[in-house]
Amino acid sequence: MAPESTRERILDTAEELFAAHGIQGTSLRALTRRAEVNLAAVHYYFGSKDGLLDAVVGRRAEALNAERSQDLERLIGEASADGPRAEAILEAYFRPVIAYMCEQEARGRQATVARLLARIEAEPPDVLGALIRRHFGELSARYLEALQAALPHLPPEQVAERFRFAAALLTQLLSGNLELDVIPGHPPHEASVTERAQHAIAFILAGLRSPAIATIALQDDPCKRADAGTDNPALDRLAKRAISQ
Amino acid sequence: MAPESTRERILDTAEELFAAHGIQGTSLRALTRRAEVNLAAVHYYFGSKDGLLDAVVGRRAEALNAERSQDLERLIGEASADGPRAEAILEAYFRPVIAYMCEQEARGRQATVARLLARIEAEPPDVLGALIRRHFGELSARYLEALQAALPHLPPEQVAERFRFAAALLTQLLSGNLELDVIPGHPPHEASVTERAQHAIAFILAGLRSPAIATIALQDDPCKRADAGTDNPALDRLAKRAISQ
DNA sequence: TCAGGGATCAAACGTCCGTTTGAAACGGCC
DNA sequence: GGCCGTTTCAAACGGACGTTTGATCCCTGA
Repeated sequence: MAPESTRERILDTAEELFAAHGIQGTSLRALTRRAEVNLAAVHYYFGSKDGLLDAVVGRRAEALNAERSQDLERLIGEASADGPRAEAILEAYFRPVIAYMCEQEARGRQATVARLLARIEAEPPDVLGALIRRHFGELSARYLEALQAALPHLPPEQVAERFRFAAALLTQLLSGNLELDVIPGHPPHEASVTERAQHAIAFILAGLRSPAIATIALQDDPCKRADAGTDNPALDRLAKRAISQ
Repeated sequence: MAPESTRERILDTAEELFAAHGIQGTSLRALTRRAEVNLAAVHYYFGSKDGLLDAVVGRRAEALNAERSQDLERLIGEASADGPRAEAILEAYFRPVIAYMCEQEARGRQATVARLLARIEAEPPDVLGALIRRHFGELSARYLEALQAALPHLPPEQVAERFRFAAALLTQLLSGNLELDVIPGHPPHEASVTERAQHAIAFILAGLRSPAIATIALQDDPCKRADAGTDNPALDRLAKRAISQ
């Protein structure tokens, strides 16, 4: 309704199309046609397609990071000397993204950022790594450190690893891939964004909280053995030991 | 060393390049150049690029499904009348993929299938959904049903949802994205495939086992409210309730 | 020996890509 | 009004894409 600027129309449309068809799957021609903008405008404002991608991610990341940063500060301020609890940290990490999705869903629009983030995960590792690090690295580190403080009985590296699991699952949750009906006879349960997030948070929290895993002597590791064979009973034993509580 | 057939060379190279650069990011020209095969051979053998993708996935899916199917049958046969335990089922679901990655890693090669599966996740939903359903749907249903039997205290839909979480996490684990160094000051812990898989299994199992989540009245759901606003205390309460154990 | 069919090949098809160009339109300020 | 910097525009650039074609090779079976 409000006449958006050309720059914003490009960003909005790029976000939508990148999310829907991937970055490589979105041509600037289709993008500018849909945005009702001249083709050359993309290069005028963003220099290149890569520059556009960075701007699209950056715009959302800035808002998201501001909210997350504020939430984390508040948590730390309100908490006891031990620092905030793990579930509070995790919830603060999820909340801004979920809230945004709620908002978009309430307006009947696709939650595009979310899918976009998942699409980015599929970019070549160099592009992906640089992009994520630049836009989300610093704040992720602060959240991770808060989590490590909240879970002092776990080795920090294991908290870090599990935090990565959590972030990966959040990404998948946002991507919409979890809502695809791929298991015949078991269609995904219809639920609101909040419900789905709830369930994911509960799932992740249980994983975060689970007892530490003892490091296993590497000579048992079938990956390190010279004769990595066909059927591998050692791996079975190994995995069984890993999941014994 | 053994002179591979043209068809196989195409499949191998496609698997490798699709995994490394995505499907859209891989041109048939680059593919056939690397495979030292004529450009037209792709269409001769597979009809189209999509046909090639299907064949690439199908070749691995067939082997993987055979192993998984056999493992599941053996589990069911060995188990008591109650059926196999959840961790055994989960382990059987992971084992063939992990074993393949071990094998590839031992040979110093990239575990390409793995990354490929993750790349596929980034395809447009229609293509993705059809592909996954065709190649992995039936067996996933059998695993899910075994899991539901092993976790009778949980509502089947929640087991299904958590099974989706597990599969999503396995995909991410395989994609290699979890090994990217994106959190400054907290580089990922170097570990073998087996170790990483171990940790993921433990994480997932804790989530699978966690108590059921009570369904919450929808009128509390901020997503359903007419005035989905900016800052949302109801969401906070909701999420907090979800993660209270 | 030679026909025949699967396999391979170079070349071209039309289309779309990201990017660049240079000129036209716009808007505020002297 | 005349100017200048910003923004918009149509058109074209060279190149890469997926796909198709028709000729050529090679090998087997009669």
